[in-house]
Amino acid sequence: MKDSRPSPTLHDVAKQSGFSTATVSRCLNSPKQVSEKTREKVMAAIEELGYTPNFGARAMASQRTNTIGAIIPTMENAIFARGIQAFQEELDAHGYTLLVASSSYRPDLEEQQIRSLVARGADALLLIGHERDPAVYKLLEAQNIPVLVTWAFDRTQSRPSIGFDNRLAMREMAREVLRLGHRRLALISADVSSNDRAAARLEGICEALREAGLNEGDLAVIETQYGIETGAIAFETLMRAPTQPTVVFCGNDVLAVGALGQAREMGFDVPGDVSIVGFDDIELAQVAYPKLTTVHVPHREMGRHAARALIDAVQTGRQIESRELNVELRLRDSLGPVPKIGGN
Amino acid sequence: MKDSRPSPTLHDVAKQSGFSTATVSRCLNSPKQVSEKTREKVMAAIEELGYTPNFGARAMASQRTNTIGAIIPTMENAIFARGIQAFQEELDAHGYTLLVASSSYRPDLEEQQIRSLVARGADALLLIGHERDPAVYKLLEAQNIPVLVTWAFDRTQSRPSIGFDNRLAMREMAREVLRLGHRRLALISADVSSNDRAAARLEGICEALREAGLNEGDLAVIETQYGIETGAIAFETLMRAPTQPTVVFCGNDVLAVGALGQAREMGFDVPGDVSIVGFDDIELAQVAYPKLTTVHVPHREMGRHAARALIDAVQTGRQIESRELNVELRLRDSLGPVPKIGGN
DNA sequence: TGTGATGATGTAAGCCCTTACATGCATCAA
DNA sequence: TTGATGCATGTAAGGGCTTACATCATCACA
Repeated sequence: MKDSRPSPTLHDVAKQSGFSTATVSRCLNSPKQVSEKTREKVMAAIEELGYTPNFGARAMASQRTNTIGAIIPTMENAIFARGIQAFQEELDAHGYTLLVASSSYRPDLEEQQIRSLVARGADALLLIGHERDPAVYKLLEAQNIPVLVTWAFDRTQSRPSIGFDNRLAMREMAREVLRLGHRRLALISADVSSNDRAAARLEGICEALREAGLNEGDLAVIETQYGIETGAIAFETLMRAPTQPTVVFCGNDVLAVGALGQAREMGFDVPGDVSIVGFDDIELAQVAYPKLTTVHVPHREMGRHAARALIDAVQTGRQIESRELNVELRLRDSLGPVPKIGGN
Repeated sequence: MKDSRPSPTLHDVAKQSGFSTATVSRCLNSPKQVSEKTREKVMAAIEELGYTPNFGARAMASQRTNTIGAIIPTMENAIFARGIQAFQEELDAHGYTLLVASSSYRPDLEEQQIRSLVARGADALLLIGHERDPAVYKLLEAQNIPVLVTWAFDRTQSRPSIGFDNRLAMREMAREVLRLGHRRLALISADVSSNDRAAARLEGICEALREAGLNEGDLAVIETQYGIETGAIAFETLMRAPTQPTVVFCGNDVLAVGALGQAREMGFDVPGDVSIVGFDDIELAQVAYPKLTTVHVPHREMGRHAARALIDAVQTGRQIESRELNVELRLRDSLGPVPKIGGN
C-alpha cells in the first residue's frame, strides 16, 4: 500500500531551482553545456530534494541504459565469483553497470532471467556456456542484443565466445593421470545433460581413455550438484563401491574440496590411497590439504576480455570475435602415482 | 551505434493481433479480464514477434517494480552467498525479483549502488550493517523506500535490523578462548573503521579481556581485506612477530582458512602450537583441516526473515520490526588449550 | 420490445525523462 | 550601428506501458 510521498522528479527540481527541466537534465548529462552558476543552483536543489533520476524514464527517453547483464549458474560458490568480479570492474571502468542474476543451473530459470534482463534494458548479455534453447538466441537476436558466451570455447559453435576448451583441458588432465598409471578412474560431475561444460569435460576424459586403448566403461561417473557437501557424499559413494577408483576427477574444485574432506573423514590418505583432482583453480585449491591438483582457468582475464568485447559490441555494433584462452594443469599434491596395492 | 531493428512494442503486438494496446496489456497483467479467444490470438502475436515488455515503461506506468535490491560487500567469497541465496528464494516465492550489487566494502561505491538501485525502482532495500552516511538514510527515507539492515543487530540503533549481535557473539568466543588458558591473543580483522561488524567483533574480544582482568593491549590486531590469501599473509606476520600469539581470532572463516593453510605451510600444528578460530561457519569451515572452530551464523534463516520483512513492509507500508537471531559457538578442532611450552 | 446488467474492448492521459529545435541575449567585427 | 556568432536556456515531442473511463454488444428478464 505504501502511502508514498512520491519521490521528487526532474520537474520538481526544475521548479525548485527556477529552471526548465531541460536545463536540469543537462546539468546531469552534459554539465559543460550549462553555466556554472546555474549548475550550482540546480545541484543544490537536487541535493535538497534528494532527487535521483528515474532509471526507467531515462532509459526510455535515451534508448540506452549503459547496463550489461550477466547470468551465472550460482553465486553460492566461488567458481564464477572471480571472473564476474573482474568483469564488473572492467565494466565500471568504462561507465557501465553490471546486472547479475543467477539461474541455479536451471535452463527455465535462466530463460526467465534473460527475458528479465532484456526487459530491464540490458545493452548486452554475458552467458555461461553455449547450450540453451535456440529460441532464446533468436529472441536476443531479434532484440539486437549482443551476447557473449564465456567459461567455454568451442570452435564448432558459430556464436562468439571467450573462454577455454573444456574438453581439451580435461583431456590433458586425464592424460597426466593415465601417465601416472591410474586405470580405475571415477568422475564426480555436474549433470551432463544440462551443462555443456560438464559434458565437454567428461568427453575429454573419455577421449584420453580411448587414446590409451582403454574402455570408457572403466570410468565411474556420479552426477550431482556442485557443492562441498555433495562432493563429499559422491566421494563416499564412489569409495564404498565394490571397485574403488584410484583417482577421482571432480568437475570443479568445490566438489574436489568436499571429496578431500570426506577422504580424510574415511581415513584415506590422499594421494597415497587415492588421488583427487579438481578443475578451476579457485583460491581454495591452494589452501586445501593436500593442495589440490587442478586445471587453472584464467578467470580474471576471461572476465576482463569479456567486458571489453561486450562494450565494444555495444558501441560499434560490430560482431564480437571469439577468443580462446589458455588453461594449464597445476600439478600440486593431491594427485600421485597409482597406489601399489589396490584397494578392494 | 547499434543499428537496431528496434524491439517490438506493445503497439506492434496490438497491430499484429488486431486488438488495442489496452487489451494486449490486460492479457499480460490480468488475463481474466480478457476472453479466451482474444488471449490466444494476442499470445500468438507476442510469441511471433518475440515481444518482451519494457520494464522501464511498465514501472513508470504502474509505479511499482516488484523488485527488491540488496547490496553486499562482496561476491568474491562465500560469506554472504548463502544468506543472499535464501533471501532470493524467498523473494521469488512471493513474486519479487532480486537485484544485487556489490560494493567491495567501499562506502562510496555502496552509496552509488544504493542510488542506482533506487533509480532502478527498487521497492525496498537490503543492506549489510548499520554504519553509513546519514545522508544515505535520509535519501532513502525521502524516497519512502523501506530499508532493512542485516548481518548485524544492535539494540542501540533505531533502524530496523535482522541479524545477530556481533559483539556478544565474539565475546562468547573470546570467553571460551580465555577459559582454555590463552593469554596471548591476536585478531585478523577487516578494517574496523569502515566495517561496523568487524568493529563490534573486536569490541567483543576486548570486553572479554577486560572481564578477565586482562589488558586490551594483549591483543595484537591486524586489519586486512577479506580473502584466503590475505588471511595467510596476516597470519604469517603475526607468527613472525617477537611475541607469538597462542590463538588467532579471524574476522571470518575465509581469513581463518587462509591462516590455517599458512600455519601448515610454516610447520605449525593447529591447535598444538597455535589455535585458530573463525566466524560465520560457512561450508568451508567443516572441510578445512583441522575443522574450524567458529561462530555459527544462521545465514539462511536470516535471509528468509529479511525477505519476508521487506515484502511485508512494501505491501503494508508498516515499519519493519527488528529481530535478533541466535548465534552459537561451534567448537571443532582448530581451537585447543594453550600450549604448554610457549614459543619465544 | 425495452431495460439494465454484464463483460469485452477501446480511447487517451499520464508516468519521467532526453533531446532536436527554437529562442533570447551578449559579444564582437566591420 | 548592425549583423553575425555563439552560448545559455526553454519548449515540446515522444519513448512503451498501465489503467480509469467510455463504449458497445449481448443477454436475461419483465
